[in-house]
Amino acid sequence: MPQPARPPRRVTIPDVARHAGVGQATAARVLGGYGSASAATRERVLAAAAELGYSTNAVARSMISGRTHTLGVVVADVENAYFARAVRGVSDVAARAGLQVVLANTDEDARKERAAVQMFVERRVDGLVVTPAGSDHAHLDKAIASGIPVVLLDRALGGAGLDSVVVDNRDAAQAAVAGLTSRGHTRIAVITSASPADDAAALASGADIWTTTERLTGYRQALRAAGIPRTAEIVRHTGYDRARARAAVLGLMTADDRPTAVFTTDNVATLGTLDALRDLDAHLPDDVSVIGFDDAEWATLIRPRLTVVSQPVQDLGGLAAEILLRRIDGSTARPRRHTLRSTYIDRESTAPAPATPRPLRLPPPA
Amino acid sequence: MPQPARPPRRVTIPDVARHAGVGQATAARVLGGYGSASAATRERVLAAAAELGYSTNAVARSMISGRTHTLGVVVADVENAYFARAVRGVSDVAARAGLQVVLANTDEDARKERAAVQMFVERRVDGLVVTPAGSDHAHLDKAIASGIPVVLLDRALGGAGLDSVVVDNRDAAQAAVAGLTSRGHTRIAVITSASPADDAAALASGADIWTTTERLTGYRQALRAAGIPRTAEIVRHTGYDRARARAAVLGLMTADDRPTAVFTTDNVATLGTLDALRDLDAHLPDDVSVIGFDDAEWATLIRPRLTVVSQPVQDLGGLAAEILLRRIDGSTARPRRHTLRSTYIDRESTAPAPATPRPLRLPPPA
DNA sequence: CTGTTAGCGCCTTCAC
DNA sequence: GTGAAGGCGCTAACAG
Repeated sequence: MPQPARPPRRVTIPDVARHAGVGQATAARVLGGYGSASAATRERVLAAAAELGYSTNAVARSMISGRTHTLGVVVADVENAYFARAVRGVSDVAARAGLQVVLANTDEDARKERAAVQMFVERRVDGLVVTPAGSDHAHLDKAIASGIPVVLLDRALGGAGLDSVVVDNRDAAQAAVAGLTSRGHTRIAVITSASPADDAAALASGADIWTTTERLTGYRQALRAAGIPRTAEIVRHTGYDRARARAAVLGLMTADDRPTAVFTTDNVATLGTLDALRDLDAHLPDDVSVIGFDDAEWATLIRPRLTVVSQPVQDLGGLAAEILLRRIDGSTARPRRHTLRSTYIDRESTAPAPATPRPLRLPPPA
Repeated sequence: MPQPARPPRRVTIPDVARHAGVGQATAARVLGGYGSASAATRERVLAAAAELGYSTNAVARSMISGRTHTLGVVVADVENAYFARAVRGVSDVAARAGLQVVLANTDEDARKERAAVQMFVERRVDGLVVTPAGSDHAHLDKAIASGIPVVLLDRALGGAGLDSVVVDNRDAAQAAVAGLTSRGHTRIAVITSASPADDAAALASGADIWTTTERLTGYRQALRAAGIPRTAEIVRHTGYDRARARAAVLGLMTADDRPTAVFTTDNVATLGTLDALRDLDAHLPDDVSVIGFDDAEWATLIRPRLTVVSQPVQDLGGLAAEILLRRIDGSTARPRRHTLRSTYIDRESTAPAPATPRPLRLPPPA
C-alpha cells in the first residue's frame, strides 16, 4: 500500500556551502544572484551546486519575498475557445515578466468561483484574473483587501471598484443587429448562453453591466431604432449548452412566424444554432441570416462563411495581465473599465430577409 | 513612479492566537484542522480568525509539508483545442484531489520546454504533465531525480523510463488509411504538423516512438498492405502552421497526378487542408476524400461532415493526472505506456477514388 | 487539552 | 568580500 511519501530531501544552500567550503551566506549570494562574491568563490560555489544538483527552492524564496510570481486565472472553461485564447493572452504576458499562470475552471458556478478565489488567496498569487460567474463580488473584494490585485475579464461588474477588460459589447451588438434590420429583418432571434437569472441579478445589482446584458441592450436598441416593437423581441437563454441552444433554435424555427435571422452572443450558442439550422436543412443565408459573436477558427470553413463580431481575445487577456503587473509594481491608479474594440466581419451568412420565409421542418429520422 | 511594493503584512496565526487569548499552537491546531481542541477554544479561535480576516498561508504550509498541491502542465499551446481539452482533463482530476494546475506553453520549442520544466522543479510542483517537444528528456530525468513524478501526454519518448499516456496511433492511422485504400485510393497524402527534424531525432534516439512517427508508420503499413509502392508516399510536414498546411495542400492538389485523398494527423493540419480544398473549390468527397486525426466541435458543421479518428482527449489528460496522483501517494510501479483507444468516426468526407480525378485550380483572385 | 520550542530553506541585516 | 544570526508563517515534537 502506497503511503503518502513526503518528497525526498533536496539539496539546500547549506549543503552547497559545505561542499564548496564557504559560508552559507556566501553560497546563497552567488546562487541567489545578489550581493557580491569574488570570481573565485563564485566559481567554486557554482561548481558545487552543479555537482550536487542544487535547485533553488522557490517556495522558501516566496516565503521571504512575499511574492509567488504566479497569476491566478479563473475562467468558466478552458475548453471553450474563447477562454483558451484569453488564457493564452494572459499567459504570454505573464511569462514575459517571469510569472506563471495557475488555472481554475468554474463552469459558471459561483460557488466554484468563490472556492477558487479563496484558494488563490491562500496560495498568495500575485494577481488574479477573473471571469466572474455571478454578480456578487464579495470574494473579490476580500482578495483585494488582502493585497491581491484583481482584474475582471470579459465581464464588468456593477458597483465594484475593480479593473475590468471588456469589448464594446453594446455597440457591437447594436451594429450587428442593425445590419440585419437594415436588410429588412424584423423577426430576429437572440440565442445567448447566459441565464436570465444571472442577467436579472446583474441588472438588479446596480449601475453597471454584465456582458450579455450589454449585448441584449444593443440588440434592443437596434430593434427600437428600426421601429420594431418590443413584442417582437425573441430571446432565448440556453446556459452554455450546445444541445439546448440547438433545441431552442429548433423550436423557434419550426413555429409560425419564425425568425428570419439569428444573433448569437457566444460561441456555444453559435455552435448549437448552426446545429439546428443544419438539421432543419435551412439554406443560409436565404432562409435564415446568422451573425455570431466571437470569431472561430472554423468560421470560414462552413458554407456560407459565418459573419461575426470578432473580439481581440488574446489582447483582452494580455491587457488584463498587464494591468495586474502594473498593480503588482505598486500602481494605485483608480480601477476602471478598459474597453477594447471589436470588429464586424461581414462574410456570407447574412442576406436580405426573405419576402415569405420558407417553412422549416425537421426531416423524419431515417 | 510605482515602486515594487511588497504585499502588505497579512494576519498570521500568532495574531489570531493573541486576539483569541490562546497559545499559538492551539490557534494553529484549530485553523489547520489537526490535533484537537475543546469546542470552546475552537469557537473563540474561529471567531478571532473571522474577525481579523485570517487566511491560511499556503506557502508557509508548503514549506513544511514539502508539497505544493500543484501540478505543472507543459503543452505546446492551450489555444489548440486538443491541448485545451487535455488541460481540462488534467485540471478536473487534479481539482478533485485538491490540486491546482499551473500552465506553460512551449509552442513546440524545446528550449521553452526545458525552461518551463526547470521553473516547475524550482517551484516544487507535486507532479508534471508534459507534452514533450523534442526527443531529449534529460530535463525530465532531472525532474524525476529531484522527486517530481512526470507523465508524458500524447507523446511517448524512446528509452525514457517515463509514464506516458497516448492513443493507439499506429493502428488508428493504419485503419483510417486502409479505409481509403479499400475504396480505391492510391494517391493518399499525409499532412502533419510535426517537423521532419523532430521525426528523425525521435527515430534516431532509439526504440520507442513519437506520435507522428507512429501515425506515419500506420499510414505506410496501410499502403504496403494495399500493394502501393513506397514511391507513392506523399508526406508533408507543415510545422503547426495552418497557412503552411494550406500551401502544401494547394501545391499537392494542383500538380499532375494529384492525391485523391488526404489524411491529416492533427487539427492544425486539418484546418489548413480544408482551407486549401475550399479555395480550390474541391467537391468533397467526390474530388478528394479527407480524414482528420482528432475530432473537432465543428466537424459536423461543415459539408460534408468530416470523417475523423477521434481521441478521448479529456480522458488522456485525466489519466495522466491520476497516474501522477498515484505516484505522489508513493506508488513505485514501473513506469509504462498507457494506451487509450481512439475511435474511427465515419462521416461523409470519404468516398471511392474518382476514376479520373478532376483537375483542381485556384480561381484567379477577384 | 494546551503552551513552548524548534526548525522547513532562504534572504537579510550586521559584524568581521 | 565573507560569515554568523535572526526571522518569514507554519507545523511538529515535546512537555505540562
